[in-house]
Amino acid sequence: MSTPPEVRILVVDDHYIVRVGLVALINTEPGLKVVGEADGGEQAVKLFQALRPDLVLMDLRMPGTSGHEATRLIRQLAAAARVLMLSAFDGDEDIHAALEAGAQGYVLKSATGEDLIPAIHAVAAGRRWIPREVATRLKSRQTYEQLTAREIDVLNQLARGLANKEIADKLGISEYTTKDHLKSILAKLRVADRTQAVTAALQRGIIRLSP
Amino acid sequence: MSTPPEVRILVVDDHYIVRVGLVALINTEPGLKVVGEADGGEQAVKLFQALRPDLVLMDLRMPGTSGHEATRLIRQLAAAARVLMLSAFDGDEDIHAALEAGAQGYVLKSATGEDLIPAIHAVAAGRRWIPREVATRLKSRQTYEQLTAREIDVLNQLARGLANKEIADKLGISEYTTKDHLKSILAKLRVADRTQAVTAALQRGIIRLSP
DNA sequence: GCGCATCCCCCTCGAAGGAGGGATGAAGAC
DNA sequence: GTCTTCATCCCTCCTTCGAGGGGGATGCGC
Repeated sequence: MSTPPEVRILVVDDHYIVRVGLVALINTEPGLKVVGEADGGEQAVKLFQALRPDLVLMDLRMPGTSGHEATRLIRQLAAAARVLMLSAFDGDEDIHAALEAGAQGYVLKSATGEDLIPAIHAVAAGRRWIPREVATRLKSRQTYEQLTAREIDVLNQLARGLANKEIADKLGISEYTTKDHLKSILAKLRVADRTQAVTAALQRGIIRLSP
Repeated sequence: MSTPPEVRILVVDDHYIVRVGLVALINTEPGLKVVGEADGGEQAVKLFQALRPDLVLMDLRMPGTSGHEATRLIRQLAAAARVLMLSAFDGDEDIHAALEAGAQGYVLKSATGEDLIPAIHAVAAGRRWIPREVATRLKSRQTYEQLTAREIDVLNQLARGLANKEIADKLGISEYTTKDHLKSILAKLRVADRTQAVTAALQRGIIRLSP
């Protein structure tokens, strides 16, 4: 009679305290074991190559290489890699980007042990794991159109408070073109003005505030 | 020869995982002990009354009663209460509000055990604990003026993307007065337009995005 | 061919923002 | 008591900017 093999886990989060919590939570669970910890995306990729864990528990928003970039890189190295994304945010765009990058699961940081442990087992076993509330957000996302790369460029400048002319200079286009992009942005996000566009984009996780 | 008495700690954070991390970190340290956990501000006040811990380790941003509200309430109950604020954010306003509410220390969530444990000992012993990078942010804050309550009302409506007339109706004042407040806001935050005002206020932690 | 992203231009009108001018009431200094 | 300060409120004039309505052009992928 053989015991089932342990699930070897790589924990990735930029906050030391969160890593301690995850490790404590996981290592008290029979059948699960943390084999490595990374404090950022670059280190996550390196440790993945060195350790080849059965599952990566990855924070989404980190300074430097983000969680979904790291996930993409890891899945290029090993298409069968299993990634469970962990995030404090439930913005539509965050969730979509995580799954797009190849994560098989998405768990919110407000999760308790009873939420997290089954998610780990499920993803390690090759199944997908999307909590109901997350799935709902993902569906609601489809109700508005996808922004183009250029529109997101403009949006980022908008969030810095630049005027149309300034954005035009920065992006090397004419003010007219900037206004055209802005028109598309307002239409796609279904908002009335630039301020609403910025707050809507921040809430949905399309852009972030630059420090 | 008597051993020094244990420091009894109440841990407050809305994220279960973070609480696990903090408890694991603290309980492995001799002389420190977690005697209670709260997942929000209301529960924190209740548990403080029941447990009378030597120190409260409090998350700043929580849904419902925030960390600084809870701190204020706790210090009304016991002026000698010791609170160490824990925050993921280093916005000037967050730091100032925490100290204003009566916290004796402020530690960032990116802190490691080596950062956190001395902070706990210091605050429990009645000393103040402000990391250098936090103190720097606090000083830079003094370089711009304090907003009035009404200006912050207007700012919150601005962040929702409302026009001056809409803000005026909402707050029950004339559009002219709204524009006056806006002028003060722009001057005090030293920005050129409403969009910059919103992003600046978000970065400094003066306002938050409403979900 | 088509669709789509990107780019450029014109016009119009209302909103935003910058400059003034005041009035009131509460708080604190003297 | 007065005087000052400050937050709050209201108003006018003026200029620029933002936003929405058109019209096109190019290049790319399918």
